[in-house]
Amino acid sequence: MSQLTMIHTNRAILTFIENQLTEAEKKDRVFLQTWPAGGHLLKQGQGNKYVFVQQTGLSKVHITEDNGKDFIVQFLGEGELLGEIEVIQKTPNLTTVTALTEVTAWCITTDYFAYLITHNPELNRLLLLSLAHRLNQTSARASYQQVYPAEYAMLKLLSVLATQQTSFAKKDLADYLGVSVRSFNRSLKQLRERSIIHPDSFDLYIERDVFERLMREYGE
Amino acid sequence: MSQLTMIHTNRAILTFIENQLTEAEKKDRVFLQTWPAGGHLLKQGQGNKYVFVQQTGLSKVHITEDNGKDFIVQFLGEGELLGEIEVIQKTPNLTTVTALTEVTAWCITTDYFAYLITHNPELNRLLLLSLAHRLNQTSARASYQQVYPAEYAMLKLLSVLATQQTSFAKKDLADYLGVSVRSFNRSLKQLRERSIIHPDSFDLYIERDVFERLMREYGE
DNA sequence: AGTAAGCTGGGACAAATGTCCCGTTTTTTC
DNA sequence: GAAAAAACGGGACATTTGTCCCAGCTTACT
Repeated sequence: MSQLTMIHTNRAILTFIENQLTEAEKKDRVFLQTWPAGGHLLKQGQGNKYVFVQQTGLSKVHITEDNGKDFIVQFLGEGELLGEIEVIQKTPNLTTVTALTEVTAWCITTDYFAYLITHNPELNRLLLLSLAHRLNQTSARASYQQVYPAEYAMLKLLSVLATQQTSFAKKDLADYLGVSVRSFNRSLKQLRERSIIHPDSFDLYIERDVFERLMREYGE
Repeated sequence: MSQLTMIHTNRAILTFIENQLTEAEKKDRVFLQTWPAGGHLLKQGQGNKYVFVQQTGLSKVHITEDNGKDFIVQFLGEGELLGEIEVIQKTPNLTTVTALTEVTAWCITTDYFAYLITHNPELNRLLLLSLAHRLNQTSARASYQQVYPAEYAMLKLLSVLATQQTSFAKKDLADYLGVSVRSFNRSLKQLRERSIIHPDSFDLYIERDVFERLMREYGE
């Protein structure tokens, strides 16, 4: 299986936007914009005028269901593309994208983006790759979050978090796992009691080899 | 939100394969093959030599986790494409595809498919649409299956099933919802007791208006 | 500094879901 | 058409997860 990534990044697309387009091509069709933490790049149910390529910062892609609960589809980091699905399908946004830190992103008008993907083979290829990758990630995650108890998914998450410098709000991590914050805390406590994670370390952390062993236990 | 589809179909791609390619183009690169119910079109972890376009029959795309449990990513019907993600990404299969009824599918060598998507704008467009659509569906489903209790997801499933003539094995429906067969049965029983579904009808069935009302109740 | 707002951690209980199991029914196979 | 295999339905119980709630702690604002 391909590596699980919690924060999706895409250097190739960022490089393309920054280096493959001339100033003349960008004109007023491609420009930078900044959102403060908490700002919305896209809103569920609305149409959007731009496709974005995140340059810096961290954001979350989430769906708010009718009962008010949130599900986090993924976290986006450097270079990731957003809003392109709606352009391809010509549908309103399925998701909301909210900045978690200050976010700077390239904005590309939907018209120009639509033009680019049909006329620029390189971007077309990068887009196909990005979609394929995200489809795999989404399926793989949906699968193990359904199939394993929450604690297992949490361990996976923690092992990924350990490689991250960023700190997340508990609520966001819980939403990502599709459990309540209470359950999230409960699992954390149990992991602490079983000395699997370090209560004293700066933040949640799990040793690589401990993680591997536990995964094997679940799999047996 | 776009309409939930339980069985993915794609007439456009099937039409493309059947009508847009000449016999000379097909040669030994595009041909029909048939699998009996239970046969595997793709196997998780393996590489594949062909991309398939299902012509007739019903199949399931599923992931078997290390603990032996299955998660069904989607059901495929007429025209749906499979195996293309692996070709785009050049990775082994993430999923297994198993025929539920007898399945007939066009087989396209991976080389030729890779050629087509870079040289045929029409197929390229259909592919982008298909990927975008499935990404939306997968995200939307992962979201509500995590966010709502199983019974809600089940109602959604039943309302879709009602439009289907095909009959599914309980195990497959349970795997699709990510619950045990026992839980599935329990929920069914409760729905029957609450007279929401008809115990006597040929199969599971739910009235459209009853469904709408229940959805509203969950959302409140 | 001082109050309000919002995280955080966890107790107590309720509800949902899983596991194990067994008897019945349906389907397959020879 | 009988035997074997698979699917079905549900009881009893264990485990997991959610809901409600409250008290302590941090952060933001004035």
